[in-house]
Amino acid sequence: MTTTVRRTARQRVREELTAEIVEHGRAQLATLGGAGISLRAIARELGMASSAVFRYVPSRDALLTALIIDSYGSMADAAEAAEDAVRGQAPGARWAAICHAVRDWALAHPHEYALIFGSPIPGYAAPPDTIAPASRVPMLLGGLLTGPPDAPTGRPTLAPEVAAAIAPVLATMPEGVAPDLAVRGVMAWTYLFGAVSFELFGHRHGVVADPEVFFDHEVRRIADLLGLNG
Amino acid sequence: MTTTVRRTARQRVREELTAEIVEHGRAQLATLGGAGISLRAIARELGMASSAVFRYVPSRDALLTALIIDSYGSMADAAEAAEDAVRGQAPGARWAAICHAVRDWALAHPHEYALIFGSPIPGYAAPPDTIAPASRVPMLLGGLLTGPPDAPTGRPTLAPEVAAAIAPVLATMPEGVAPDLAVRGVMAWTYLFGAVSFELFGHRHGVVADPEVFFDHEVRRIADLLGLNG
DNA sequence: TGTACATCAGTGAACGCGCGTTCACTGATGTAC
DNA sequence: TGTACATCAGTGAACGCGCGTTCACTGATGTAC
Repeated sequence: MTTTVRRTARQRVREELTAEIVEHGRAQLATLGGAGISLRAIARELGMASSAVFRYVPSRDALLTALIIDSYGSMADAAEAAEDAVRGQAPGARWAAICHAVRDWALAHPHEYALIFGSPIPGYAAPPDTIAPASRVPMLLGGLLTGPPDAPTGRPTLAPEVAAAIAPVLATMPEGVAPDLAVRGVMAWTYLFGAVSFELFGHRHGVVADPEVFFDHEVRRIADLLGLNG
Repeated sequence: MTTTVRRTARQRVREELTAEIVEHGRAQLATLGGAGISLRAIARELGMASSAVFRYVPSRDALLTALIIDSYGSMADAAEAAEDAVRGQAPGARWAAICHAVRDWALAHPHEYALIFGSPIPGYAAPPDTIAPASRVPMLLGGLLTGPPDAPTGRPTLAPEVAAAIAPVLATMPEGVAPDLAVRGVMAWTYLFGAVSFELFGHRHGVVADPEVFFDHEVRRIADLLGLNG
């Protein structure tokens, strides 16, 4: 007992410093972007030798992984909170709330967004730890998929090879979810990601005058089209 | 006359070397990604002093700009060639051809794609020269928009603030194009970009088993939903 | 055609900067008896 | 409670590497008369 407490005393300092290192990494990410994250700079800011950082973080890539997981979590927190606020409302309203939450989060955290949804970092391979946090927003969207098995799109039956193509995501959903529902979920998620990335990465300059108004219109329209309104 | 020929003789060598520098930059982009492009490395490969490169290229950013313009052009060439091959067919078929061409090009040139559609490069601002080449594929898509002014989406009339929001892109289109048509065009382009980026940036691992089959399904379905089939 | 001069290509050294990671070592903290 | 030992934090120097850009200078090519 006593030994455990003493051990955790030391360990607590260790955890605090580790958290401080990640915190400074996050600040660098926010101001300079992913490429600007430097272990030496963090050491400087913490007033320690550059080599000391390696007592807490095994490598730069490990720090990147921590920040990626953090970013996914931060975005998912925002999305879940937004959906909580409109719980009980129609799926279409919840969908719009989630979309706006994701967009708002992305605008407030552009470099974090770019880190998780932008170009892959050369030489960096995301470890499996990132999968769970990355799935939270898609899962949230999946929760909206309670409509009829076939949407009123003029394509009532799904070709078997398409059903086979989406088998992986269908396997992560509750038993009995119609394949077409899964397709529409993936398409909704794809559209949301496309719209936010387009705006954030500058491809809507000279295209759209009021990004927020247009975003609201497009996501609602996509919900209509994909039959996400129940 | 004679003097002009002599001048162009020297200038020709200059143009050849400049092209060679850009060519090596393109090769670095293809293998290492945008961050891996190094003027010093190019100089080494060409067997010249690192300072000599600056006789041909004013700065690293200028080389990046050249490569960005090149990449847009290369993608647009592929898309236009694919549309040429199905000229005369229904808009839906031409849309699918363009989509597959863009995806195929992106898969064959992942770093070029990431350079133009991925995370913005910190500290780099794309000059106006990139606008025209960047517009070619959207323009090509715009050519498909010959459907009825209001699509059968249950939202026949466009809210005035939405119409105002898309005024910029509408201004680039022929006089008399219905605002709703422009909205659907932007949405189609957004979806295409979202689907290709999602696959390329690794967000469809564990989601879709056969990306090509799913891609074909989703783009055709989007065309149906957005009324791109005339 | 020949000569004087201007233009340009290319060099090599230098400036100033940064990075991740390793390793032998010191000194403090925690542990076991 | 005190002592011997083990564990860990942190240091400082070093390795090996890279980059963009400037600048004074040499030598070749082109130009004008």
